Amino acid sequence: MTIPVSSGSGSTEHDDQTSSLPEQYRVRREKRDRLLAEGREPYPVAVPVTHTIARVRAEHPDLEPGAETDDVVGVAGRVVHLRNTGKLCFVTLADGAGERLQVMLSLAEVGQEELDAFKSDVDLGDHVFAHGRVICSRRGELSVFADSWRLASKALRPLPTLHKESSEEARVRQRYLDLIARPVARDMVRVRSAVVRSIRSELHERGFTEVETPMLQTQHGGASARPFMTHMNAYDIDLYMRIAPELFLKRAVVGGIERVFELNRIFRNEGADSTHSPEFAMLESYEAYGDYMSVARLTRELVQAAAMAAFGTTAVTLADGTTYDVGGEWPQLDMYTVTSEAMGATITPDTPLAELLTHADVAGLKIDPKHVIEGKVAELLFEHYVGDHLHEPTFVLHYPVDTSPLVRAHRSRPGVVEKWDLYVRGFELATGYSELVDPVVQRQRFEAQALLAAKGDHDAMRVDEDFLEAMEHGMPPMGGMGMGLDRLLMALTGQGIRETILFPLVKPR
RNA sequence: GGGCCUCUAGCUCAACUGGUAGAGCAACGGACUUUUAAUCCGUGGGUUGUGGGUUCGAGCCCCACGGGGCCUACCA
Repeated sequence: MTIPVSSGSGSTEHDDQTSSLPEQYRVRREKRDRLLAEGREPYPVAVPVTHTIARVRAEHPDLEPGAETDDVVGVAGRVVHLRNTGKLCFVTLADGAGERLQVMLSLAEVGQEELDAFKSDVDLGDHVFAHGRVICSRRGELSVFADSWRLASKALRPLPTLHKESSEEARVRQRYLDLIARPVARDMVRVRSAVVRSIRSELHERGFTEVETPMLQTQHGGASARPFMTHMNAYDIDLYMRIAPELFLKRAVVGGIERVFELNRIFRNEGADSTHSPEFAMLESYEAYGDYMSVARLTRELVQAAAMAAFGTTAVTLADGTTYDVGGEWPQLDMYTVTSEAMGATITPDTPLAELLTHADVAGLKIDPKHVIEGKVAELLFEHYVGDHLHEPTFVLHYPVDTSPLVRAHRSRPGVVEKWDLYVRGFELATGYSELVDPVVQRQRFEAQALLAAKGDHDAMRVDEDFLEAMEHGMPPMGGMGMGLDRLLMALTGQGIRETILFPLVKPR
C-alpha cells in the first residue's frame, strides 16, 4: 500500500487522499497536524537525554520492589507497550539495542494537563522522552517516574503486533520492523559485526594488509561465475561487476604486498535461494611463501576466532537449538579417495571420461553437456556422494586440474591440484590453493577456459593479458584462500543467507 | 529453468460442499493511581494480490499476470 506524502514539512493541511487512508494512519496524521497547530513539536530537533536505557539498568541492577531513588535521568526510546490505568500510565520504552525500560506517568507527578496530553498524543511506535527519578514499581519493574515528558518523534504508521513474528517476506522487505520486533534479528547484526571485526584483527595480527581492488572491471575473472554487466558512459565501454577480487590481489602480491586480503562485496548474476544471494561478502587472502596447507591452518584459526569473538565459544548454538563445534583440528580427506569409498568403485584422475559418465549415470546425475570433461564429472560425483553430507568442518583435498585454472599442480601427485574446499554443515564455506605462479602454464589454463567460453560456458574465464603480464614479472609462490562471509555467518548461526544480510535484495513489488 | 503451495483488516491468521467475510493484537469512545501482551463496557475498520471467465450467486471453481515460500537443477 502506498501512503501519499503531504507536501511541505510544516503542513497542517490534509491532502485530499488523507480521508481515504486506513483509520490508524489517518488518526496519527491528524495528531501530528493538531500538535503543530497547538505549537507542540512532533519532531523536536533534540531532547535532553542524560542516560541510555542500558545505563539506567546498569546503574540500578537490583532495586527492591517499591524502592525509590533520588537519581534523576532523562531517557528516550520507542514506545513498545502502553498501559493506562486512568491516573497512572505505564509506558515501555525500547532503545535500538532492544533494551527496555518502563516509564510511569502519574497524575500527582506530571499534573492533569500533561497526563491528558500524553494520553491523547502518544501512540505505540512513537519515540518519547521522559524525565524523572529512577524507581522500582510495586511489581518490581525498574522505572522512570516521570515529572515531565516530550514527544521525540511521532510515528505515522502503527507498529506491527510485537507478539507474533512478521511473515518471512515482511521481515526482509521491512528489516527495520524486524529489528524492532525480533531480538534474533538484532543479534545477527551484532554477531556479523563481531565476526567481521575478528577476521580483520586476526589478519592484521598476522601481518596482512587490507586493500580494496576494483569492483568495476573491464574483464571479469578469478572465479567461475556469470557476472553482472554495466556500462561506463565516459569511456563508452561495457564493464563487469567483479565476481572475485583474486586477480587483482595477486597483482598486489607481485607488487610486494606479500600478505594481503580484501573483505568486501562481490556480485554473481546467478540464482537466489536460501544459500545464494546475488551480492555477497567475500574474504580473500594471499600470503607469499605460503601454500594450501598454511592457508588451511589460517582459515581454521579465523573461523575459530570468529566464533570466540561472537559467542565466546567454538561450540556455537544454532537456530534449531543444536550445538555445532568448530573447535579443534579439522579432518582432511582426499577427494578421489573419499569419493571412491562412498561410491564403492575406484576413480582416479586417470579414470576415462566414459567410465566417469557411467558412474554419473548410476548415480542418476544429469550432466550438463558443457560440463562433460573428466574433472568436472569427478567433482560432481564427489558432491553427490560426499560433499553434501559433510556435516563436521572438513577439508577436502586435491581436485582435478581442469576445473581449477588458477591452482598449481600437486607437487608430487599427477592429475590433481593443491587445492582444498572446506565443507561445513553440508555446504562449501571456503576454498584454498597453492596458487599457480608460472605465467606460461597460466596462459595455457586461460586458453583452455576461453575454449570452454567459446563453446557457450558463461562461467568460463577469458585470457586476461594484463594479469599474465603482471605474472610474467615474477609472482612469488603463495597460498591463497577465499571464504564467503555470509556463509560463515550461516555456519555459525544456522540461519539462512537472507537472515545474515541486513538488507538482502528482494524483488520490487 | 521445472514442480507444488500461498497472497483475506495496520500486523498475525480463520472462513465447511460455491450461499450476508470473522478472531487476537492494534485503533476509536468510556471507566480505572502499580500495570507487565493490564482489565472491564461499547464502537468502527475489507475493491479477499491484479485482470478476465464460469455461475442466480465466487475469498473459495477456471485462465492469465504479479509477489512470496518450499522442493528440484546450477553457481559460493
